[in-house]
Parts: sequence; C-alpha cells; structure tokens
Amino acid sequence: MQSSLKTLFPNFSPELIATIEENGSAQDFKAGTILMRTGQYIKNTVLITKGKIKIYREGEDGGEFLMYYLQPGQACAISMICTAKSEKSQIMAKVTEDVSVMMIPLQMMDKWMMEHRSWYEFVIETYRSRFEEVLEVVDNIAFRSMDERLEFYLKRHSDSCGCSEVKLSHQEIATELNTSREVVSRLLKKMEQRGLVKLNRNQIELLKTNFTN
Amino acid sequence: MQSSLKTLFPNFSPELIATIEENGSAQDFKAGTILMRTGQYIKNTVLITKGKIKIYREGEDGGEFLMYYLQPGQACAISMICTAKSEKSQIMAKVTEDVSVMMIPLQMMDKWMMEHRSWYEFVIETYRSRFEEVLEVVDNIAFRSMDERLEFYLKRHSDSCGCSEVKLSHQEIATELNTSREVVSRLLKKMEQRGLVKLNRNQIELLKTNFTN
DNA sequence: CTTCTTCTGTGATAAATGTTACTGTAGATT
DNA sequence: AATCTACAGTAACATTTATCACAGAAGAAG
Repeated sequence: MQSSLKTLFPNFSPELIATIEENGSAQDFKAGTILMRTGQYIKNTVLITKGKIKIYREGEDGGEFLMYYLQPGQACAISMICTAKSEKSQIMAKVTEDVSVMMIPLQMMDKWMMEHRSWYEFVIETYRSRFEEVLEVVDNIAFRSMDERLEFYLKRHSDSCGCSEVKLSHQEIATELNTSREVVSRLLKKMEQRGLVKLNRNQIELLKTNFTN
Repeated sequence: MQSSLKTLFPNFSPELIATIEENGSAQDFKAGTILMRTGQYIKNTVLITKGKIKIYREGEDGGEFLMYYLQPGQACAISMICTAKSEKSQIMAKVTEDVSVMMIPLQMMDKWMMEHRSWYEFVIETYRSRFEEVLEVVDNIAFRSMDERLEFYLKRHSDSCGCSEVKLSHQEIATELNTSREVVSRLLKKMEQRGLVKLNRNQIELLKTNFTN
C-alpha cells in the first residue's frame, strides 16, 4: 500500500510521499458512488490509486455529458483548482470501477505547492493536461457530427483500457454522449457495415486496423 | 503607464509590480493581429492592460469556435499553463480591439510562483475561472440548442461591454458560434418577434427586460 | 422450459440545423 | 446620381439528429 503511491506517482519526492501518507486518508468507494455533485463544496483533493472515476457535466434536464475519466496515478484537477478557495464544484464525479483514493485536505494544497517542488509540478501538469482534454471535448461537439464523436469515444475507451473490446451497452454510450440509444444503435450498425467494429451484446469489438489512423 | 498595472491588477504586491515592469515588455497590437496559432510554441505569458483578445478553437476545416475573450486585468491561462514546459498552444488568439499587453518570458513563471504569493494566487485564480468558463461553453454546446446558445452569446457580449447594443453582423456571430449566417438571421428574426431584441444593420439591441433573467 | 427483463434493430416521422439560391436595402465609392 | 458591396431576409430543400413505436434476441430468474 505504501509503495503504491511511489509507483503510481513516480515523480513525487520521497519526502512528499511521506507527507501524503501522513496527512492524507486512504479510502475506498464502490462503483456507483457519487463522489462529487454539481454545486457541492469541495473539501479535499483526490489522488486515485485504483479504479476509475467518471467526470461529467450534468444538464438542467438531468442529461449528462462525459468530460473524462480519472485513473490511477491521476488527480482531480477540478478539486485542486477549487480547493484553493473552497469553491463549489462545477462537475459530477462518479465511481465507475471500485476505487481507492487518497483524500488530501484542502489546507495542504497551498502549503505543499510552496514546499514540494514535485507537488507543484504535478499540479501544474494536471491542470494543463485536463484543460487540453476539455478543449478536445469542445472540438468534438463543436466541429464533429455524431458518427465521428462516437468513433472518437470508442477509441478513447479502448485506449484507456488497453483492450479492443468496449464493454458497454448502447444506452450507456448514448448517455455519455448525451444522445439517444437509437441513434447510437444505428450509427454502430453503420460502422459494422463499414467493417470498423463487430457488435455483440454489451460489447463492441474494435477492428483496430481501420481504427488507429 | 506604470500605474495602470497597479489599478488593473489590484491584488499584485508592489514588489511583484516592480518585478513585472522590470522583466516584462510592454507591447501594442492592432486589431486583427493573430497573437497565437494552434500548434505554435508559447514563449510568453501575456497580461492584458488594454483592448480585447479573442480566444478560440479552430476546426480542421477552418471553422472557428469562440471560447472566451480576454480583457484588461486578465491573463491568458493557456499561456500560463503551457509556458511551464514550453508546450504547444492548443488555441488561437486574435486581437479584436487594439491591445496593450505585458509580455512575460516563460522563465519568470515558475520563479514568481515561488517568490510572489500574489502572483501564485493570480495564476491559480486565472486557471480556475477559465476552466469554469470552458465548462460553461461545453454545457452550451452539449445541452442547448442554437437559439439558446445565441441568446447566451448576446447576453455575454452585452455584459462584457456593459451596453445593450451588440455591434456585430450576423456573419460574425455565425462564425463565432460555428453555424451559418442564415441560421443566425432566422433565429434573430424570431427573437425580434418575441420582443427580445431590436435588429438594425450591424447592430442588435437587447431589450433588457426580457433578457436578464 | 417458461417467463421476464434488458438489450438491440429498424421503420416512420418530427424537429433542428445546414445549404442553396435569390431578393432587397443601406451605406460607401465613384 | 449611378454603381458597388456588404449586410440582411426568406423560401425551398437536404441532412442530421431526436422521438415514437414496435419486434425480436440474449440472458437471467423462476
């Protein structure tokens, strides 16, 4: 357990790791748990050591829209940003695979930024990469049509799990793209006809050759 | 000129202001100048002291999509983020009203973060507010239809200039929302019929009463 | 095996948005 | 005044996406 921080966050200095273990509290959450809601105040920064957390935006009508996933070795950029002034969360965070996290009280943030170079760099890099990711999301909805967005979504999923099978129902995909199940079914069918995927119940197999370009 | 920094960035400490004036270089740019292109390397952080800069994303087909405007007293969050590692820009920055800026070489960033508390806080706050703004943009395209987005766009414009007349052609609006001029014309006409706006050549007057809710 | 539930496929139709094509008008230019 | 150009209005049509309605198939539960 102690060592997992070291391997997951290889750039952290030994002193920083010690400080984290001293001040943070390790916690586990089951899939389905909602860790953060829109409008809630943020009291902790979260480092993920196991599992997966989905960060998404919720529309007034209850629709949702996927921003990105948090995985082991990553941290929640939003919580870091808001934390500084204990702001309200602008997003929803939901556990999609049982997670283990390190909860770090917000008071530590500013302190460590000054004291630990490796923490400072990690925070900046987290901001940067998330900002970039969100910009890519904007690109997708602003410039691309549903079929392209679907392809991109599947690709991102398979990249993240490292395998070519995406185990999701059409309904789940539709929800994350904020569209309807029928639309997803139809587009997937077309993709199958184009030879891009193979469809099974609750599972979509990406035929990589056509995909990775 | 010296004093403008002080009034525009009231939270900066006197020492920080002195340091900025010492290390930064004041520069002016005419409306229309493109300060940053997608893919370019970033060498400076930019503080705006006069004018307006448009930050937008560019699609492969040349379409554009407005993210937000930078105004006096603000800084380019992207340049701050990327700067840390001299990354490539992910966005376009175009001067829309003649600007004066302070260019700050990227080496200063990290240094000042450690040395000047008020700089650190400014940077964090800039990150936070821009991130929030981008999330709002995502909301708009993900959950709202064109007419709502148009209303939001107009409102934001009038808020930013403090007046109720938006001096833009339908074409310009269409470009920023990445749609076509005809669509904007149609929707504006409908809004006029609903009594929300009054249309003139190159100018849209918001009839506030209905608007500010 | 039978029943139930969830997931998937698909047609028909509606609504929103994009595209094409054309017209008129205001203001600038000559 | 005559001409030109950018801007605005609008109809007709194409395309994309959303919604409704229903049917069949896979797997779970009894």
